[in-house]
Amino acid sequence: MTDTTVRAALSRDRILQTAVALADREGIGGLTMRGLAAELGVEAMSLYHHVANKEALLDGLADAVAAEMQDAVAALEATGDWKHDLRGRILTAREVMLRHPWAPGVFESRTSFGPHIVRYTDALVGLMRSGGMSHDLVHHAMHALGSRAFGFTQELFDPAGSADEDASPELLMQMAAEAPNLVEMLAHIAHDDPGSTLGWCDDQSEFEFGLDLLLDGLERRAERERLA
Amino acid sequence: MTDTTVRAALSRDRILQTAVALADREGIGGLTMRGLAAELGVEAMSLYHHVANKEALLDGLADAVAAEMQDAVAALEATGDWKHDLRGRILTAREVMLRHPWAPGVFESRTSFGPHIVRYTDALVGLMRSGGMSHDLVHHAMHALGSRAFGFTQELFDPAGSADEDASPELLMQMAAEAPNLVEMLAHIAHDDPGSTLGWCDDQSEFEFGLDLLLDGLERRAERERLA
DNA sequence: ACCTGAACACCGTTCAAGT
DNA sequence: ACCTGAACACCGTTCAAGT
Repeated sequence: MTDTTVRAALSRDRILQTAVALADREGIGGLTMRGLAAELGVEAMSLYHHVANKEALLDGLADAVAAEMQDAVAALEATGDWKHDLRGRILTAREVMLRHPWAPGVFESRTSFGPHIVRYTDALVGLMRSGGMSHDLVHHAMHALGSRAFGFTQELFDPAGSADEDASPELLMQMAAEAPNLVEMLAHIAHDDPGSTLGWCDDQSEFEFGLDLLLDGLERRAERERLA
Repeated sequence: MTDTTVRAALSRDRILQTAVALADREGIGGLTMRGLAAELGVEAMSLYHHVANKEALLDGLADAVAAEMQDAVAALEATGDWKHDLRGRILTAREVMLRHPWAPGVFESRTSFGPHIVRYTDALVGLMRSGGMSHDLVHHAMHALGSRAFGFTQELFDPAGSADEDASPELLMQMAAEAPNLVEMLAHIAHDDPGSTLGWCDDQSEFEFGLDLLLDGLERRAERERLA
C-alpha cells in the first residue's frame, strides 16, 4: 500500500502493454507465453495469475487495440453528416490498425467482445441511427461493413509474402495460358502504375474504394427507407 | 507399372483428399501431420515425400476447395448479364464454402495461388470485362469484393462460439449502460425475428445484402464509365 | 524411391511446491 | 497472494537408417 512497491510488479495491464509491443516487434508468431514472460523478466507460469490462458490474452490484445482506436477517434469532431463522420472514424481506426499489422488476424479470431470494442461499435451504430436509418438497416450495414468497420480488410493472397518470385516473367507466361484475363489485367495495372512495388496495388486507395462503394449504397438505402 | 499396385499407395492427391475429409470432420485444429498420417495408415514423415511441409499442404487444401468451386460453377449457364452471372457464381462458390467451414480461415492465411484458384478468379475477371468494365474498374472490384468473391465473409466476433452465455440477460444489462445503441439494436432484431437462434442473424441473407450493395455500386460505376 | 523410428526444438498448460 | 520449476501432452520437422 505504499508508493515504494517494486517497479516491475506484474499486472494484467503491464502484460497486455508488453504483449502489444512484442507483437509489433516480432509479429504474432513471436508472441508466445514463454517469450512474453521472458520479456517481462518473469517465468511463463506467472502470467496465468493475471490472464486465464492465451485465448484470454489475445482477447485482451484486441481490446487494447480497440482502446487505441477509441483514443484516436475521440479527437474527431462530429459534423452531423453521418456518412462523412462514419468514413472519418473508420479511416482513423485504420490508421491504428496499420500500426499493428498483427491486429486484423487477432480481431478475426476473437469470439467475444471486450469493453472498448463494444463501445467503439456502439458509437458506429449511434452514428448511423442519428442519420435516420432503421435498426434493421443499421444491422445490415454493420454486417456488410464487417471488418471494414474496424478499418481493415483481410487481403486475400497478399503478395507481400511471396511477391519477389511471383512477379517472375516465367510464372506470368505460365499463367497466361490458363488465366488470360487475369494476366491482361495485371499487365494493365503494372503499366498504369509501375511504381506500386509494395504489393500489386495501393492498399489504402483500394480500401477507400470499397468503403465508399458500401457507404454510397447504404446512403441510397437510407434515402429509400426515408421516402417509404 | 501394373494395375495390381497396392491399393493404399500414398500420393499427393490421396493426401489432400483425406485431409479435406479430416478437416470437415474434426475442424482445422484437428488436422495435424501426425493425425493425417494416422488416418492414412502411415507414419507422419511419409507425408513429406509428397508435400513440402504443412504450409504446402494448406495451399493444396485451398486449391482442392477451389477445384470443387470450379466444378459447381461449371453447371451454371451464362445469361450475358454480367451482374446476374457474377452473383450466381459467387453464391454457388458460397455453397461449396459452407460445406467446408474451415476453408475461409485457410484461404485467408494463404499467400500463394493454386491453379484452380487462379482459374476461378480469371473467370470472374472475364465476366466483368465482358460487361464492358475497364481493367482498372475490374481491379478495384476484385479488391472491393475481397473474400466475397470466393463466397465468404469472415464474420467478426462470431457468436457461434460463445452465444450460449453471451445472450444472458445479466450481460445485456451490464452492456446497456455502456452500449445503449447496440443493445437497442439487438433487442429490436431479436424482437423482429425471435427464431434466429443460430447466431444473432441469418448469415446467408446478410451475405447477400452486402454482396448486392457492392454489385449495385459496381454496376453504377460501370455505367458512369461507359458514358464517359 | 519410398517409408520408418527416434530425436530435436518448440508449443500451451497442469501441478505441487516454494515464499 | 503471487511466483517458480519440473513435468505433461502435444506440435512441425530433421536426420540417419532401413527396404
